[in-house]
Amino acid sequence: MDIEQQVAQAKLVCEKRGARFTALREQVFTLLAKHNSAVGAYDLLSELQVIDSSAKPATIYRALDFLNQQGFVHKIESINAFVMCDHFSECNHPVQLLICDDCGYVEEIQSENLDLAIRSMADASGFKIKHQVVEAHGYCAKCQSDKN
Amino acid sequence: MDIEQQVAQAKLVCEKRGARFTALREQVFTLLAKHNSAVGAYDLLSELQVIDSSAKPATIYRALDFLNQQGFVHKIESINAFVMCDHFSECNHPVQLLICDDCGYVEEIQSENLDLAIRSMADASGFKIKHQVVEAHGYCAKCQSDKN
DNA sequence: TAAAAAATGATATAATTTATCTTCACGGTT
DNA sequence: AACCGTGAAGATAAATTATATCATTTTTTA
Ligand SMILES: [Zn+2]
Ligand SMILES: [Zn+2]
Ligand SMILES: [Zn+2]
Ligand SMILES: [Zn+2]
Repeated sequence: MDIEQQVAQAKLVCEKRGARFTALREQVFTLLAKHNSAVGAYDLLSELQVIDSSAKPATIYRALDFLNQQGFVHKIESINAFVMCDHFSECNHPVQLLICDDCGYVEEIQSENLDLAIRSMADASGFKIKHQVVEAHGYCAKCQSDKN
Repeated sequence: MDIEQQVAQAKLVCEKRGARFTALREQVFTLLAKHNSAVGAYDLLSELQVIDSSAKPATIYRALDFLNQQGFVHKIESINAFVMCDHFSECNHPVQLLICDDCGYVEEIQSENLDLAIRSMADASGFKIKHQVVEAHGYCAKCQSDKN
């Protein structure tokens, strides 16, 4: 899916939900979509300031907060960075990421077994899960072969 | 296991490894052991300053870094806090946590299935995992029953 | 159109973490 | 015991990440 399609899809989803996909939010969405890896809020801010020189930290954090709430982007807690969601039309899915510590590439996976394994452990303790953070760090296939 | 036993165990492990369980590190270890929940670095710093008024942020972060490297404590990435490991003698285990967003209680679980599920997904992508972050947020059994 | 709600702008500040350089303490060696 | 190298801790500063607050503008609703 190219960026224009992603934008169109996001607009559609927002319309359905009565959420406002404003120009600013679209700009941040697009900037993030141009990366295929994790990006820090301040890196994104620098990019945004090229378009909108008045942008401040709060500007980017507010936009990211909205995009995150809508499920369009995910925050990667272990590296304080953000990444586009692979499949944001399927709302509220558990977020499971493979993060390359060498090149920064992020792969979003979907393992029902993984989700079930967590939930079954939680059930056993009477714990009710609201949100999961699953972030595996290591090296992607490309970076491993590069080392040869 | 009470705190003194934990300290004794940590000393033993360090001795085996040739790592230095210094007075400062023991103090921070003990402070953390007194909590059964997640604690922020600055909260811990405040507690340390009662004993050692010259303690600074770097003091606590260095101690935590050491304790983390030794596997005695875990950093909770999603809330910037630290927690004692349940079973630090079994070194290098994958860290899997249930975190109560109400009372801050942290339960460390050990699910082989969970670990396998992540690894099998990684294998399928040729991704080599070095470190996992698994943090499930929600409400513990106690906090759920308190709401009745 | 008027009022209410939501988003953005502007400014400041808080919270978290790391860097750097110096000094000190410990272990092994001569 | 004196010397030396390494790692730990002290001191200071700064970088990075994130939020609070209040004014202004835009959008929605009535
Ligand atoms: Zn996703
Ligand atoms: Zn890579
Ligand atoms: Zn553990
Ligand atoms: Zn609780």
